Amino acid sequence: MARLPEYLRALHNLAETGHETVSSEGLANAAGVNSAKLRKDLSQLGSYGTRGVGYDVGLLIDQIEYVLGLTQRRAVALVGVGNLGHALAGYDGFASRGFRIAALFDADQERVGEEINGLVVQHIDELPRVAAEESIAIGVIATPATAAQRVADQLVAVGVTSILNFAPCVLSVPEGVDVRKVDLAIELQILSFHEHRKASLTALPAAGGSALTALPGGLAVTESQEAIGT
Amino acid sequence: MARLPEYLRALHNLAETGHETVSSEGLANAAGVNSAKLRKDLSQLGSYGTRGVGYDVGLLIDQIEYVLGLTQRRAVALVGVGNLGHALAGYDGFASRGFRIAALFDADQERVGEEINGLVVQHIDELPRVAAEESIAIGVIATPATAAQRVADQLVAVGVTSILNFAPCVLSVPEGVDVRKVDLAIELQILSFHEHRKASLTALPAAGGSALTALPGGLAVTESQEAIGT
DNA sequence: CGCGATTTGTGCACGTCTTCACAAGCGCCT
DNA sequence: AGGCGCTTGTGAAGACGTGCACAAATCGCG
Repeated sequence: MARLPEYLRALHNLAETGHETVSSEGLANAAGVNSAKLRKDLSQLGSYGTRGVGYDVGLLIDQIEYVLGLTQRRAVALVGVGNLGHALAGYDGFASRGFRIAALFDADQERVGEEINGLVVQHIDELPRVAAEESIAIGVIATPATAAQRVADQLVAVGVTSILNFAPCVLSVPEGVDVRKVDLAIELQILSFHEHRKASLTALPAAGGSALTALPGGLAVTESQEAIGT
Repeated sequence: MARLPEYLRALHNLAETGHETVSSEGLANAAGVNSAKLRKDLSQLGSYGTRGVGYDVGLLIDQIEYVLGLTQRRAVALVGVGNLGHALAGYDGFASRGFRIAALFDADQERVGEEINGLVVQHIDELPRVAAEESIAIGVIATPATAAQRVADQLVAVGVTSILNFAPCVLSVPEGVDVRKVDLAIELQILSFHEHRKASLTALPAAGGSALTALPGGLAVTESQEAIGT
């Protein structure tokens, strides 16, 4: 499930604050989900909480980390060292949560050779050589949209089977390769949509405006989708 | 719907390449979704495509932009000018897609006064004054997790009703305030999960491993969730 | 003017996800 | 040792999203 990482983060928080066990209710609150949903998710894991007590925090962390495949520190290749790529390369949240940025690439010779956070930016053509030296399973694309598909193809060619794409475009990849997309502008647009909806509702509580304002009733949006990641 | 922004991006692409009309099939491909799904989404909009021809690209763009509330250029306040905040402040994808970064804030006096992309970083205590001068509807939080909740409270206090949260923590906000969360590490962990699953499947096609490896059948993950944002 | 090719809009069925509610189990206290 | 309160795990019902398949509508061409 896509919620497991959120549980994991909440569990780490709890562990740091000295909790040894958590109830499903407590963990659900910390992760921002329903307690029944959490219990069902955890039961699918085969994880055993003890009734009347709750879940063992440390044990649960181990289990979730195992299922997520975080027992091995996965090597990540980051392509595109522009504005966003720079930030990603320097983001310590990756290192602290089971990932290691193994190499930085860019197509711009201007940027090749630059050192970021102890890593030297290499030219994208070096990708096959680097991939041969250490197994890279995950690629992060932080290039402009025009370059993204080409980079994706190159990543796939050297055996990368999971891609995190920050470029605003859809990637076509062969079957078996997973792509997740994060588009910052889209996130804002979704918020803007909610803003617009809220404004319409307060301005004209029941009156039908123009044909465009109407939103024929089908567009009722899910209430309070608070704190849901991707 | 959360897919509207994706359609919009695809439509802009099509418009730039000279297309006047699109079939649902064509647009669906460009946006990476099923054509039936796209038609259903668009019909909810009340948008009229013409049968036998397709959709008018320009008209559809206008309609979607209206529904998303992009006819007005919304002012965004960005709080936290660290590694990620820097990148966000410099990201031109915001400006080009209907948003204007109106102000930058940070709690660190060290960073106050710094100029990024033509904007001067102000201290977070200035937030009420700035918010009084121009209406800010959307706030972006790019602070460490420890500061995120406090910042969120401050944003809500000055009337912000939509928050985009990059900090790895859940925010509690009053009803009527929308929060969207983007956690970069979680995205990677989800990919790692798929990697782990793929590796387990190829390594032991039918053999049951340890109790932990078992994944009692219920954990079948959605196949090919390619190119889905958020 | 009529016909065929094409494409939208949608009814229907299916599978998934979510939530409630409750039985089963565990520990603690007396 | 027994009972009581608390918590997990899960069955069932309902909401929701998805995709197929087809009728209705429109355009172009002869």
